[in-house]
Amino acid sequence: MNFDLTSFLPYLLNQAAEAASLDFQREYKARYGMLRTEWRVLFHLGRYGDMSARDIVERAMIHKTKVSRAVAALEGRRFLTRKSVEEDRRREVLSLTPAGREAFSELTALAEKHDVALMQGVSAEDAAVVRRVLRGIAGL
Amino acid sequence: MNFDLTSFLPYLLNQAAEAASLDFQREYKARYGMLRTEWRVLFHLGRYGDMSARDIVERAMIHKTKVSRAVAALEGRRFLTRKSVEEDRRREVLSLTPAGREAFSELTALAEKHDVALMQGVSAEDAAVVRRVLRGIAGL
DNA sequence: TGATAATAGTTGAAAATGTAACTAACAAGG
DNA sequence: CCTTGTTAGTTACATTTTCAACTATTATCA
Repeated sequence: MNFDLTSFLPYLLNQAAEAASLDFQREYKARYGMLRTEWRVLFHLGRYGDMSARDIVERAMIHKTKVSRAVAALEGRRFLTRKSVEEDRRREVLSLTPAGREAFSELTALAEKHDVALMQGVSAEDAAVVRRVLRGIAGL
Repeated sequence: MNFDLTSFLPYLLNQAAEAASLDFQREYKARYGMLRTEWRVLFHLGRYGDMSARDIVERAMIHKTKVSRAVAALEGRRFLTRKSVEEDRRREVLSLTPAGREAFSELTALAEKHDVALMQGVSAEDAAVVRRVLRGIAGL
């Protein structure tokens, strides 16, 4: 029997994902008391502009209850505001406040540095292969 | 600003890991009411033979409280038994029962199939690159 | 129109996880 | 031996996540 755990892809992916997130997570947790979902919501708004919770759910593939709670937390920290939409009063458009935008750009800079560090020692070609395959698996 | 979320490696890894685990997770959850840590503990014992909880903690890099609870759950389902070690009565050697071994081989077969499916459409060379890079990131 | 279904988002309870403190057994140095 | 430290494993508690039910609003179509 030759089936090794370290070649089982779901396992490998999980371990790698955990290892890769650890340092960065520590950072946004310590500096902003932020949870992963909160950072992701912040990122989506910062990077792709104002949108509703539903849009974030779809784009980020995060469950709506998680998004709902993340939005509430970010609102509490004054990182974003809501504005209910005229045409459809079920929806609310979310926008980052100046403080939210600042946190976003600080964290983005950190993320970029982090990303480079992770791929140091990996050739550009290999890195490209990895990203392409992962995108495929993730369905992106 | 050109920093895209889908090229940020921790994010990509997490999404891919989640997507990759989903189907398989559904399987062991539905068929055995098993949690991920439980499946991993089962796998370690089935693949690498009897060992103590501490050994699993080290090899699988799972926190000891998770292992402790997984062992208790697997014991409750009669998938493993404990036997305290003569020379060091703090330790207990864990062994799979026949039922545990059967679950192990069924799940392993499933895992193999699953692994192949994930990498279908990816060339053997690319798959090798991915596994190598992921092992590096995961620190394996 | 008006009944039924669908959608955006929230909430509460249950399950799972993480963290820290704990028990019990061994180790080592005086 | 006996104090102090270390290790294996468990337990308690706080935080997060998940799941299902819920409100409010809009869409569908007979």
